[in-house]
Amino acid sequence: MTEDHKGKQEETGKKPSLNFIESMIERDLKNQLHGDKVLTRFPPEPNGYLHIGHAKAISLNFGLAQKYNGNCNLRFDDTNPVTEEDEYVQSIKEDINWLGFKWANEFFASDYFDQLYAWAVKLVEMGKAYVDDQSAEKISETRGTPTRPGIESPHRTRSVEENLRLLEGMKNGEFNDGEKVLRAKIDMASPNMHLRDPAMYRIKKAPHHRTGNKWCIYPMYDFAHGQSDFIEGITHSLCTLEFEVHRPLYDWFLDQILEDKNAYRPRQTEFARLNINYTIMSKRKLLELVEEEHVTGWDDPRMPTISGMRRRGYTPLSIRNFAEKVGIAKRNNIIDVALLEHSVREDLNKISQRVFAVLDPLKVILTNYPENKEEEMMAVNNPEDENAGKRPVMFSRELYIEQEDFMENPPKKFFRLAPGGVVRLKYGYIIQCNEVVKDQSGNIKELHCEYFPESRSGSDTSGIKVKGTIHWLSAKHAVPAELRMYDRLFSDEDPSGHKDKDYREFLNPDSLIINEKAFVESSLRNAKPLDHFQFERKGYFSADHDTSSDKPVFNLTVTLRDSWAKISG
RNA sequence: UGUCCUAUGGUGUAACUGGCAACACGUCUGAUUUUGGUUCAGAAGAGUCUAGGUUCGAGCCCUAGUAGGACAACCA
Repeated sequence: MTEDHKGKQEETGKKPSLNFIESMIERDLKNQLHGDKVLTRFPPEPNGYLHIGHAKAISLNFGLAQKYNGNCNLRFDDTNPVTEEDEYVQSIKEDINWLGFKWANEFFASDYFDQLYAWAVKLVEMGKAYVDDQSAEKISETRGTPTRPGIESPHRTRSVEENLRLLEGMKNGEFNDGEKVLRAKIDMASPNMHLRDPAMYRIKKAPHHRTGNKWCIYPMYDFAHGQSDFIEGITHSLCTLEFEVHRPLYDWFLDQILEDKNAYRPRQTEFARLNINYTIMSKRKLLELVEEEHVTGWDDPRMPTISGMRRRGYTPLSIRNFAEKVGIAKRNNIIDVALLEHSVREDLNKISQRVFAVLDPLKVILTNYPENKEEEMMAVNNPEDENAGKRPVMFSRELYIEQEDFMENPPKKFFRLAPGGVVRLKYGYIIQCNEVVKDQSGNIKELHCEYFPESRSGSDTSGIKVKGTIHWLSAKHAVPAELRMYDRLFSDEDPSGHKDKDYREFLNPDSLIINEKAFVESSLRNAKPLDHFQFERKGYFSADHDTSSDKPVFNLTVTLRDSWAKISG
């Protein structure tokens, strides 16, 4: 190594550590397996909304393409018309776009139906596929078990001519659903169940969201995926671990179809899917939550869907950073939600506008403050961003502070307001609590305090020392708002990990608490849906699409870290 | 009574076979702070599932075991 190189390496710090897929790609690039080409693909089935697990796969596939100067295709795996809908393809495209990725081409497996059918005919001609008349149940029975070989179908030895005729008949709608199925002729005794004459085509007399009524037979995933990769020239076909046992079949179909065994072929590589504690990632279960109305829809802010997280106030960057942080490996994992929350806070801290909001109001009357006086206090919009500027916040005689910022009998380490104590109103004055006014039942109704005129923020000559600073709102100027306070949807770390219990049993009854007694700064009347704010000392909130100037509505994205909560329990 | 995959601090990911293991999250100290936020400084926490083997030398290679996961839709 030259001095030059050494210097460069020292400048850039440590060698970047690669995950096993990056190592493979770099090895392939070095061996010029596909020249300098890197082409990946993200292949969602349009039968549901994308979730955070997909975000990991998206970041991987698109990220790899970016890193290695390649491209990534978006390919909808639409081989099962009964579960797939155009609504889903639209939402998927919107979500990927929102995450900030651009696909090189938009394809559909259904684009390849003609070619796939031609290949099926070819396999029949080669004697590698046959039409089976057995029912799905019968085929299932005769498939054997992982430890016991299957039994060959009586139709396995049909002549090529008959198979060809039958396949043609299937395609032409001469048979009903389930009456016939095209099977690959491989090995009923294979220890790999997927090689025991797997189905290639089944009859489904259902309209397809793109091909309409053109077809009544549809290829199975296994007969479509590898060939689709091949057609597009995909170099690295990445999928999750459960497809590992499908890889021999992926390769088998390619082996039959490829003329030149040494020519280009795509290769499947599997990585571990994302799991996060306190959440579920199964599309089927997420669909159930929507259909059974445990949530308000796919974009309910409690859902781990991209659209739900967007509405909750997550940013694209925070999700991409999260996907980066969880890493790529083959080991099953359960990521702590704390990492996700850290990722949003990290981004939101940098970009979000600070505002005052009082979630649980307690009235404070400044007895020595003139009745009709109002002042504009200048508040910093974002201490992390000098260019964010300042804004005026109205101050007056009657204020709201947080209920929890006052305690009649405070513990030792309580730095906020208490009888006879002082506290700084941020950007305002220091006040002292002189009287606690209660109603008949003994509940605290309001606080009578005095303010120190010479303690005004920025020109404080009072010399008074305070231990705490709290936020506040002028009662006269505060705007009532609806705050949707979200908590985790499930109360169990692994809701679907209990054999004897349904995941629904762990739904958290307090996952949404609507706060309608809160007040916010009047500037928030103008908040636009998806705008991000930090309600100082409370948390990050995002305006919901239900928000209006009459009634601002915000979703809690995530609370601020709260070390006081740890101390106070 | 099968095949395949995996096994590193609480969690997740690293470590180009060769300095009793690094980074992030989390946890705990302390400092700063007109957000009990942020930031900063620091600490605790694993001897790399077990047993053998190869080697001068193994978290990395081999064998066996153990544990976890995947596979028996005409789903993807």
